[in-house]
Amino acid sequence: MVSTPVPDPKMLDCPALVTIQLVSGKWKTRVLWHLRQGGAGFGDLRRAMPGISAKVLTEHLDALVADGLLARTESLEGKVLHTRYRFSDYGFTLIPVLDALGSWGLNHAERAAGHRFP
Amino acid sequence: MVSTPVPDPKMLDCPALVTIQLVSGKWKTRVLWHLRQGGAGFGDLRRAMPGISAKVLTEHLDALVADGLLARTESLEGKVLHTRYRFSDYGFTLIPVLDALGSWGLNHAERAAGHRFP
DNA sequence: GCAAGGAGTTACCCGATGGTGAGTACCCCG
DNA sequence: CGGGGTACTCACCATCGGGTAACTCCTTGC
Repeated sequence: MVSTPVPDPKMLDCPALVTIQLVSGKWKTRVLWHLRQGGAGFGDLRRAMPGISAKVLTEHLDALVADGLLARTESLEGKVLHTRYRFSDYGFTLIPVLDALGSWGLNHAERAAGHRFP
Repeated sequence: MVSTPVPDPKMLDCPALVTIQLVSGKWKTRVLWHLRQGGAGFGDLRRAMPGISAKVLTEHLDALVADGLLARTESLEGKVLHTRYRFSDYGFTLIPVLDALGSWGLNHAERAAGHRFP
C-alpha cells in the first residue's frame, strides 16, 4: 500500500514531507486535480487520464481513501454497481495547499519553457 | 538526474505535479527545510540529516541547483575548498508553498497520531 | 608518514512503484 | 448470443530512486 497511516517520527522534523508522501505518486495529484471539479466514477477517471492502468488507479484511489482525503460511495443504479469518488471533508482542507502547489508550478512551467533561469 | 529541466506537457494538465516533481524525493524537502535556517555546507547537511549518504545528498543538491531552487557558492578558505548551499532568489519564492505543505502536514500528523479519521 | 576532514565520485545492489495483459463478475442492449 | 460497459483483481516485469562501500583528490595537523 502507498498510504501512510501514521507518519513515521523521522518525518516530523520536516512536516512538509508528511504532506508530500500523501500526494506523491505519478497520478495522485492528477486524480485529485480532476476530482476538484466534482466527483467521478472509476471509469470517468480512467478516461480522464489516458495512460493510467486500472491497477494503478485502484491502488492510488485506495491510498487516497485510506488516508482520508477521498470518500468512496457505492450505489446501485438499476442493478449496476457505480462507485463514486469525491473529496472528503478532510480532503477539502488540502485544496488550498494543492492550489498553492499548482500556481507555483504553473509559474515555474512558464519560466522554464522559455529560457533556463534568467 | 532527478531534475525536471522542462516540465513535460503531460504535467501541465496538473500544475501541482510540476512543483511536486521538484520537491519529492526522500530528502529534498528535508534539505530545503534545513536550508531555510540559512546556508550550509555539504558536511553540515550530512551531519544535520543522519542516514543520508554522500551520493544521495550530492544527487539531491545537484537536482535542486539544476532546478534553480538552490545556489552553490564555492570559496577557498585558506586553501581548503568550501561549498555553500543556500536558497536562490527564485528558491525563496517556494518557501510559502513549503510552509503551506508543512503546516498542513503538521496538522495531519497530529490528527493521525490519535484516532484514525474522527 | 599518516590520520582526519572537506567534497565528492564510482560501481554495484535492492525494493518499491508503476506498467502489461489477462481474467473475474455482473448487467444491459440489439 | 455477442459486444460493451462498470469495477476491479492477479501474476508477472521493468525501471528507477535510494542505499552501501570503496575510492579519489586536496590540505592541515600530530
